[in-house]
Amino acid sequence: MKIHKFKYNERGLNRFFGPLEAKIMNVLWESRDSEGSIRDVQAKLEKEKDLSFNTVMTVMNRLVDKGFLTKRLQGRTSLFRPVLPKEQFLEEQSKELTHELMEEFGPLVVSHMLDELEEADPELMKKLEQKIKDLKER
Amino acid sequence: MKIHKFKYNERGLNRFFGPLEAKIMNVLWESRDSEGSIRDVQAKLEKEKDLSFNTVMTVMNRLVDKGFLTKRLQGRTSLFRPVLPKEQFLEEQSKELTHELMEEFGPLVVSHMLDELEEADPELMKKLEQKIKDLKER
DNA sequence: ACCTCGCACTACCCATTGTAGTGTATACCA
DNA sequence: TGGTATACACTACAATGGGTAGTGCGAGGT
Repeated sequence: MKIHKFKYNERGLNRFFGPLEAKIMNVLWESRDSEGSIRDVQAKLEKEKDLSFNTVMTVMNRLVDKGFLTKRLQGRTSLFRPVLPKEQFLEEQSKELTHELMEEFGPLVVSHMLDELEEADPELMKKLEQKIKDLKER
Repeated sequence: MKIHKFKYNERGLNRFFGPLEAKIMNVLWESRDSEGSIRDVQAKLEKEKDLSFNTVMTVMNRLVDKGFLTKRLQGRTSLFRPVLPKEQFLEEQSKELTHELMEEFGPLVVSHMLDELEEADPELMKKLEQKIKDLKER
């Protein structure tokens, strides 16, 4: 399944997921081999906040249903793993979002982006110029 | 109040509003003087679909609560008007969204945007060059 | 005095997300 | 052999956002 909304008012993964979903994704992404059981995840989350095993399980299974995690059995415990590594997930989301934005607003977005760059990142501006030059040559 | 999500899977105003909300905003924005009563809006919507007066009223009042419409009394009927004209609303949303995107993803977004431009729009490329020139002069 | 219109208030449905109880199968241990 | 713990499924419930509408009240005209 796909992400279907981007939240203005949140930060990071919370822009794409519910708060608990986001924490769970993050625990898995940050964990040694990007794989973990419900117990594992619960244990790591417990440092901030007590959560029932079942709560964590329900949300993790929903993440599987939504296509963000896969589940495999090892013995009698299920191991969960993100379908995409974090980098790739964010890469894809930013791409998709940029695409939608360009489709919806085109020039407006380009101009806003340049305004942003101007203030924020003259370095990037240079790269941008370069890229434009490259493009022009073809 | 503020928009708080942008929906990937919708188009136009439906990216920001629920479907009925979007239709209502649109009716008002497209109407002669950007103002209308519940009855007016209901009448225009009725061409597609029958809706109870109360349904339309509820959603319009919610839009007032959310800060997208204002309401004023004329005699005993209320007239509703978008707080911002459509152009400005879209301008602001695209700006805000671009800002959030840049904040969240920075360079990634710029690069995605360039990829988009490359495929899509020589017209935009020109504007972009121009804009860069302008910026460079300051 | 009554009827209609416009509006407020309230309620209900559905989907999403966080939360967790209850039930069931397995497995381990005394 | 039977009790206890583990892992999981199934189900439920609350809160929120959005679509839908019923009921009821007040103000105007007749």
